[in-house]
Amino acid sequence: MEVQLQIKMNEKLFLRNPEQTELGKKIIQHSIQLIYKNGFELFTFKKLAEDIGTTEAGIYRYFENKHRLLIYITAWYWGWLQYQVVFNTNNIKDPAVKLKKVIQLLATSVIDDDKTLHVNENLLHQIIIAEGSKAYLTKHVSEDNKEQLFKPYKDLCAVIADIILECNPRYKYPRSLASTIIEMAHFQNFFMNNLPSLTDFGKTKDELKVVSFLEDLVFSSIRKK
Amino acid sequence: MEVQLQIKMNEKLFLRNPEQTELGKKIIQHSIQLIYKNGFELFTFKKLAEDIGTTEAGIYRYFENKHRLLIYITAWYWGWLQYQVVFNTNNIKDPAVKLKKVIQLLATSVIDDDKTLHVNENLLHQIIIAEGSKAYLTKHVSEDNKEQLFKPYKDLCAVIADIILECNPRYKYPRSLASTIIEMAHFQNFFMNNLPSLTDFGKTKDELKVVSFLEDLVFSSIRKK
DNA sequence: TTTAAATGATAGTATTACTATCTCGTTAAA
DNA sequence: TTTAACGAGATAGTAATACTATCATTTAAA
Repeated sequence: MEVQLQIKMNEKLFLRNPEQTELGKKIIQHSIQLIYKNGFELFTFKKLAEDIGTTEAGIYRYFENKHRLLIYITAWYWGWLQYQVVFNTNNIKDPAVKLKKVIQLLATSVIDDDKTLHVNENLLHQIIIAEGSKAYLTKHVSEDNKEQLFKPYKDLCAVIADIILECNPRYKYPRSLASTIIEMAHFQNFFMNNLPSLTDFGKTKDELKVVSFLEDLVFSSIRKK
Repeated sequence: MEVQLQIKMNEKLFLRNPEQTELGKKIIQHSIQLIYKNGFELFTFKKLAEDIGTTEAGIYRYFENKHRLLIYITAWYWGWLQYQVVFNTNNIKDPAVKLKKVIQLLATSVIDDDKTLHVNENLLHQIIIAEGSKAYLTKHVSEDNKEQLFKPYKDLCAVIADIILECNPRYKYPRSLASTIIEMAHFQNFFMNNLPSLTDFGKTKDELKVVSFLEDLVFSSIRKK
């Protein structure tokens, strides 16, 4: 049986839905490759168009600008990750085991998911680590937020916060702890590989140590009294 | 008695030392104001030059490009903050009290320091919250890091890690916890004000709650067992 | 088969991110 | 006292970026 996975995206993120056309899917596919390769600052619609073999104007029919495209692919990632979380924690009763699963999903590399042909989740994960925060670290966050552009991130945060509360209903900071887990899963990975002295894993560069650190951090916070 | 504070900066950060000339100081002063006002993306040397009343070419004599200028002002901030930490924790014996002081310095607003006339530390603190990570989230982090451009950040992280070890010499992740404190002090503040549902402080928008969250997080981690 | 939607091709503009050069006024060493 | 070095102002120019607009052509749905 072949299953195809579609993440439903907020309509305000694009001008024309990239999931629905060949060119649209190529835009997503190639922008992931290009941003992964050159970083978001050096990424332009001109380069993307050349890479695909279309024209700049063609890309602008799908996305208003490159920042919207970045929000789109990060939103896609958070949507996909929430699916992974729900799928992988299904039937697990112990909330602590669930939470460990979540940390592992956030902090370790991802295998390319065959259910989504035009998206390479492994590259996407790397992009989120290095470029993810640029999606919201802008002067227009609040307006973007009003348009619900960050809903997938916030939904994921809420799901994790709920698991935290299952572990300890009296814990006072479930949402802040959830966003801390998400951000630190990525930042500690980035630091480990690029600014190693900001972490304790510079020598081995082992993702599993980030997992151990986060588990230690999270469970000592929510378990005490 | 009047004391003037000078932060010694890495020579590779600039082409000409901005601390040593009038124009240089104006560049720092006005770039802080402009980045605060418009955000880093919309900040250009042209606008800066107009704001100061000089020419674009004049700015380029001091800084290679706007990204280097961002690294400069963030590096300046971390240098200044380390001075604040050392100054404010001097004579405190109890490492836990020290650590609380550090969290407070990181997570709460800053009063403009009269010892540095051309730098408004309060605005700078806001800039670090919203733009700070852009200094290192680039494809050329590693090269920049080899030139020691991030030393002040790493030094501060090391100072905090040492205080953590004073609290509990057997704690396994002092550096990662230190960078987590630094980053989360800023991100939780940003989230609280711009994406409130990612935190538990959206209603009150009270910095002191970020402090409480961080204290709870940190001390439950290092104190357990 | 018609017709609308999607794409391709081309052109053009304002702004950004620089580089280069020449002048002029200060200052500080010869 | 001269002179040269330095900081700064003024002007010019270029390649790339971030778009917008228009028109022709192909493709796919009604």
